[in-house]
Parts: sequence; structure tokens; C-alpha cells
Amino acid sequence: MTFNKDESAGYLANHLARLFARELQARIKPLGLSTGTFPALLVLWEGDGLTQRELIEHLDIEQPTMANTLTRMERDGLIQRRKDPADGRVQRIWLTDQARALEGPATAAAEAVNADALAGLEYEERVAFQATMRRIIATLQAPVGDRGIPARRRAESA
Amino acid sequence: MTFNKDESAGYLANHLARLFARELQARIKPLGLSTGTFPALLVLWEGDGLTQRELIEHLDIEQPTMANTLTRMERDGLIQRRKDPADGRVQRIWLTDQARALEGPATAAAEAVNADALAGLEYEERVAFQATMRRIIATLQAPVGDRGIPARRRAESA
DNA sequence: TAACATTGCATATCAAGCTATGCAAGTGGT
DNA sequence: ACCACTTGCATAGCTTGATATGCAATGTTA
Repeated sequence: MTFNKDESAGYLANHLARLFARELQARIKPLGLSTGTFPALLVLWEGDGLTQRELIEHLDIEQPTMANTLTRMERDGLIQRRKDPADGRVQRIWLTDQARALEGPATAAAEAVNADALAGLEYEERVAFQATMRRIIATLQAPVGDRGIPARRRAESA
Repeated sequence: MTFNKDESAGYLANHLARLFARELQARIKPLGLSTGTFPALLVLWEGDGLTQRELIEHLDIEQPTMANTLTRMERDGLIQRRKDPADGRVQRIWLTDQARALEGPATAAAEAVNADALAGLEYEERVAFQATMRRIIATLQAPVGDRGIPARRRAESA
């Protein structure tokens, strides 16, 4: 049996993510936003003043990737980095007014991408799809030894 | 209602793809392979001598991305580019013996990643998940005006 | 308190994706 | 035969992801 990419979950996930990114990029570029900054903004719109570490824990992104993204966001006038008065190592991230003003149009664009992508799916299929994605994400985030063990049972044996 | 990333199909797809890529990278790095070259190899193992254009049609990758990937693959001894005798514009892509020898271990690694990721899912859930991914991919590949229209009906009205 | 370990972030460097652009080789129409 | 168009690929330059590494600030411990 040869390996068939069109039946490989990993290949399909990669392809799907690229298509979503293309679509989102087309819709938020007019706002002056790009796909990489978007997840950080989603977290910061819920409440800013976070540290870089707090951001990466929310987003499961490596630290240097986030540092890089924040540098671009600062350059583009979306955030400011200000030193934490209590801990000299920490830089807290604050949104600019410009970034705050983009929350409405930007989240509307993202909603539109999702609606577009999922058009043609029944409600039950959408719910099941997202639930499955979350389960696989949880599996891949678990340490290798714990794979395939439901989170409940994992918690019990801790 | 605020936008919630953990209920956004696009965000979940991006996160999922990153986790798959991390996992695959860990497993094929020992073979001297990387995630970007993998899809091209999958196509070429089925039969080489393809043009760059044929490759990008198989993989839905932009042409300069593929040109770049092929340059790295040539550098790493995985492929050779040879001029097509009949058409001076065309470079045909041929696998090296080294690349041919990697088919077994590399596809085994990819199978292992998929098995790992999908462990904990029932058979029906896996099938449904992959079917849904393929449907969303088809939707996002369709021209904007045709979104939400089943492929069957789209074909009829052509 | 001096030495060591940890934490938070930055920098360097690479891969993998994209858009914009250029150019040489082929094709077609007159 | 010539001009215009198309096709195939390369290059430049950017974003978004990763690893490896360094360093300063803070914590911890003998």
C-alpha cells in the first residue's frame, strides 16, 4: 500500500490551514493586519498588559516566534512594550488605540472566513468537526507517553 | 458576543497544522528530511520526471514556493533538475537514489504521526473528520461566487 | 552574601509560505 | 517573418513558524 496524501490527516490539516490563511489574509489586509498578528490581537483584545510569556501560553507559539511577531506589531503601531515596574525582566504588552479600533472589523472578517469555509456543512457536522479538532489538538499537546489516553483518565492518574 | 478563538475553525485548523508539523518534523529530521519537502516527495515517489507546474497543481502551492523548495531539495541531494529536450522553458524533476531510498522510512514516519494524532478517535470519527476536511478544502478552493454550492451542482451549471 | 539556577526576553539563522516582478522560450495571428 | 501574447521558471523581499543561543534580572541555597 502506498501512502496517499489525500487520505492523510496531517497533509489535509496543512492544506486546510493554508487555505484558511489565504482567505483570512485577503480579508484583513485592507485593515492593515496580517495573519500572524491576529491571534495575539485576539488575546490582547480580551485584556492587555500581558507578558510575552502569558501570550505564548495562550497561543502555543514558541517564544522567539512571539518576540518576532511583537516586534512587527510594535513597528506597525499596534502595541507598545512597557517595562514592568516590579520585575526588570518583564515587558508588558499594551494595545494602541489603533489596535483597539480594529477589534470590530477584524473579528467580523474572521467570522466571515469561518462562515464561508463552513457553508455547505450541516450544523451537526460543524460541531463534530470542531470537537474532533480540539480532541486531536489535545492529543498532540499531551506528552508522548500519554497519547491515546482520554484527558479524564490522564487527570486521574496524576 | 466576543470572538472566541477556541471556537473558530480557522484558528483551530492553524493550531492543528502547527502541531502536526512539529510532530512530523521530529520524526523525519533523523532521516535528513523536513516538512516542506515532504509533500513534493510524496508526489515524486509516485512517479518522477514531472515539471514544476505539474508539481504545484498536485500540491496547491504557489509557484515561487515550489521553486524555492526544489532549490533546497537539489542542494540536499534529493532531486536533480534536468532540461526538457523538447521545450527549453521546462525543467523536469528527477529523484536521486538517496531520495528513492527514503520512501519507506519517511512514509512510515508520516503514518505514525497520523496514527498517533488520531489515537483515541473511533473509526467513524476519523472517517467523518477527513471527509469534512476534504469538503472544506473543496469549498475554499472554489471561486468565491461558487461557495456553498455542492460540487455536483457546480459541475452541472458549467 | 557569594555562587548557582531559573526566568524572561532578544538575536541569529533557517524553513516554508506568500506576492510582485522579470525574463527567456514557445505559440499564434497577420 | 514579425509582433504580441502566453507559459515556465527564477529572483527579491516579506511574514510566520521553528531551534539554538546569549544575557540580564531574579530566586535560591550553601
